[in-house]
Amino acid sequence: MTEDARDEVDRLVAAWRAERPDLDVEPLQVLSRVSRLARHLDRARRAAFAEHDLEPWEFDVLTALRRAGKPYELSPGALLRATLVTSGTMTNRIDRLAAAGLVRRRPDPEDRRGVLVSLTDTGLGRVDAAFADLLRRERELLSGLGDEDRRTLASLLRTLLTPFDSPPDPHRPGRGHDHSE
Amino acid sequence: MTEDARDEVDRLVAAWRAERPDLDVEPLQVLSRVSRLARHLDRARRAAFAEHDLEPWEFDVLTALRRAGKPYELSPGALLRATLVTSGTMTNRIDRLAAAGLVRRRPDPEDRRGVLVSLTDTGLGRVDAAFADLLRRERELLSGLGDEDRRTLASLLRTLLTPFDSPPDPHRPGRGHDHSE
DNA sequence: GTGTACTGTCTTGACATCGAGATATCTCTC
DNA sequence: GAGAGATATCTCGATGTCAAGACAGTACAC
Repeated sequence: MTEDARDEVDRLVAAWRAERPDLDVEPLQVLSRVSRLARHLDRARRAAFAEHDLEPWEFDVLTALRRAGKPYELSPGALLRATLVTSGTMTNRIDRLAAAGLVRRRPDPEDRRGVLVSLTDTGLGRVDAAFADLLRRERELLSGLGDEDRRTLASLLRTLLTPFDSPPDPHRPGRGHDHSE
Repeated sequence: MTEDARDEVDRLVAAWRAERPDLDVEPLQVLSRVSRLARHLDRARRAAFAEHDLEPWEFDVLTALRRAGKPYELSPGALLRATLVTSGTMTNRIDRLAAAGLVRRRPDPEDRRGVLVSLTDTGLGRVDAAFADLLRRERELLSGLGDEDRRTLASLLRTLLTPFDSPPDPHRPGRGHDHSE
């Protein structure tokens, strides 16, 4: 057989080539794998967090606060930008996290429209434990790659990600050449 | 070398290093990028399909049928394995696709428990148009990489994906949690 | 100050998904 | 050919998310 079919995407690409030999389906080799891998990752994360009684969405929020450092406090706006969800979703998340005693809400003393969300001691302990566990498991998932390959992979992924994260104007995602400074 | 912060993940990793210098957060360089990229990809796909009046979930199902070739017919079970969703979700999806006239359901003549789902002519035309469009856009997203890099990236991603796709547990994708209890 | 535009957060309704269980059928063993 | 267990699909309730819009407060011009 010509096809190795080492993973589902190899099979998928082979099927497309048989059905539509007129199309260049190479992009799927990368992007379908990204999607499927993300899906599997979600599952793995869910399993990791279950031991700490956390849902992935809870972890996402707690983690953003944890990374902020010292007072572990951010506005809902900052949180939604960090987690790529909408404002309605973030309100809902904060409500439930507060009800669970993992975060606390207080009015922003400097902007009366605003709110500040901070980790409780419980939340801090929980997120630190879950994060350490997550890293352990992620390291496991990556164990098939050597250090060199892992760095290469990270770098290539960054190239794809940069146009999404930095320029608010995705005009020509061609050769990255937009200089801000 | 300090952090360049070329994308959000670089910033995220830098923040973790400042907060938890005791932890090795290297895995995030790869896996956080995979998650975030998948998220952005979903958005891009949604935009591409909107022109063809298709939702991403509709495309996923139609595409699986299209790849099957010739009679463009598969069982719900085969479809849910191809799309990584649960059986309840697949039933719902088929219902709505049938209502939209994009697929057709008929009893499996060889297994009275079973059902066979096939593309209608409308469905076939729609998925072919949308797929060509998707490939165009995906190629655009990948234009920052040369052929060599793209192949390298695909290969590295496959290495990560293989253990998920081939292990001796090719069962339902919906294993929420395992572990004996 | 008053008006206008903008910003930050919350509310609401629709919806796709999951998980667990129900039902019907098939397969295999005795 | 009867029973046990596996398999295929569907049903149902709960949930997390989004999109759009409501509302309060801020910033700046005049």
